[in-house]
Amino acid sequence: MLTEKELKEYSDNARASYLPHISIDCVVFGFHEGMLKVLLLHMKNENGWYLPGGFVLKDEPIELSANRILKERTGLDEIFLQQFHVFGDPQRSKDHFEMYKDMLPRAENWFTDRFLTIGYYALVDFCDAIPQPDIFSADCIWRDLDDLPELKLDHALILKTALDTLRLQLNYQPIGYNLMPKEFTMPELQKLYETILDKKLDRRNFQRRMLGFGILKRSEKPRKGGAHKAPYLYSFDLENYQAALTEGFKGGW
Amino acid sequence: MLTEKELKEYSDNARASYLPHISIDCVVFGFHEGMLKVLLLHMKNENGWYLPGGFVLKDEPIELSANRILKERTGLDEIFLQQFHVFGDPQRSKDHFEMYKDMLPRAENWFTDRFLTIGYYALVDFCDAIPQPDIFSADCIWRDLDDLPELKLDHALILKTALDTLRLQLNYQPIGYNLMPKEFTMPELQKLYETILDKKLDRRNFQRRMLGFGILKRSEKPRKGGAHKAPYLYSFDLENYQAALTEGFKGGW
DNA sequence: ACAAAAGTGTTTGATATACACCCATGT
DNA sequence: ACATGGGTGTATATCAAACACTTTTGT
Repeated sequence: MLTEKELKEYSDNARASYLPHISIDCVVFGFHEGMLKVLLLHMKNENGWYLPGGFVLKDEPIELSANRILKERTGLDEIFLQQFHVFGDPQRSKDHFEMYKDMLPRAENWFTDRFLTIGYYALVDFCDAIPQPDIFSADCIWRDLDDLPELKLDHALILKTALDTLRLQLNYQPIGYNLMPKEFTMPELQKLYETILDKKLDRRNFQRRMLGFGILKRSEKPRKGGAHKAPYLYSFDLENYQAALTEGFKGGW
Repeated sequence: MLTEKELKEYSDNARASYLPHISIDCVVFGFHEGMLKVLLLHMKNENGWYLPGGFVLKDEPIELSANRILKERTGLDEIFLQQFHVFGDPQRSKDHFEMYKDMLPRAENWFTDRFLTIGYYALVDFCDAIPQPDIFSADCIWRDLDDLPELKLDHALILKTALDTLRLQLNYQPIGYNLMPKEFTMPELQKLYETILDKKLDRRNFQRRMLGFGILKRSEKPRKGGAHKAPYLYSFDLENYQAALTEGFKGGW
């Protein structure tokens, strides 16, 4: 539980270090055992959950802020982070006004100012990320996307928007590099797509299409040990992957 | 030419009214005589040009801010405005620091603070818009996209990003409602697409595809008076158009 | 031997591209 | 009459969807 004194201290520190009225919220997607997960924080002194977020240092490029926040929460660095929307409704943080209203006068509490938040989403390998709570939180854990708890503020909207954006991106950008382990099988990659899109895809057509993008390299050795026929292992061809990221897939016109 | 006194006054007013460190810049595209135009401002006391921009009132939703700014610059209201990116490099406004450095101390000049800017783009009917300069500007005029003057700050980057976004959107969203007059011919609409994409399209295939989207209504009467065969007039089917805006065109997966 | 996972086709329909022809109108 | 802009149609290639068969491996 946060004391008034601590809150005041955090508030003063934040005011001194960060740009006012601007925050960053990260929707960190992970993938594990066929389930899409998202990283959520649970506050010490209340019930709801939050997306991991943070603020922009007074002289810090926002892309760095987003990366810093992601790193602080997952230990991961150099991850594809996609800015997707700014949420700027003045009413979006009224939960906060309520929550802190008896602790510290509004004027003294930096955190109850109005904030615009810049939404970023990240796709990370579930296994590499080590969730770390921040100073306000009791927990930082992966939650299943289809079993979400109640989210505070407008974080449900932010999450939904991120997911919609991700699904759109899927149509003209490669996805998976940060979500999959170094090597993976085609069915595993397919499972990722199916999970994100929440629909079944045809095994054979998926494979053909995926290979057609030219962003995969097939390893010599198939995965051994498993039951049934041994699947081939693939990894992303980083060069082509990056190119596809910038250029996109299907032209259209 | 802006006097120091005026600047101080504007600065103090702005500080009192707007959120600090946050601005909005609008890339307003218009279409006229087969040319894509963009609305630019020319400052009184310097050479470069700017995108029309503004600030967010302390209690104003950012979508309203963008609309307000657009309205102040063009007189147009209820226009499709698309938020497309936040530009948050701390160095992005160093032009401003230079420009004002001899006029007013940094601490007193609100406009030389660091600003993140939220980029919006709008597509408007060239004929309906009446360019209005703001208090800092001598001129607000349409400039041809392929004959751009030097842009200040990072506004060239913002403009380029807007154009890239627009071209991407073209692949899965209808475009044109705000750029075209109420009624237009198919060749006219095609010209718009060709101009945005900067490439020639096949007349017949364009028509088939466009009609396939089901967002156009054909008027009874063809356009009379012109030379050669009278073309049909079309208008957008607003209902389907809106639906296509939210749902997008070609599914992908 | 067989069930289940995975690799590799083939057939079919839709969609895009390229191209040809016809119609109307002012000079 | 003819050049030009504009409407409509058709053959072809390309791609996506649906579906079948074969191979491997643990039980």
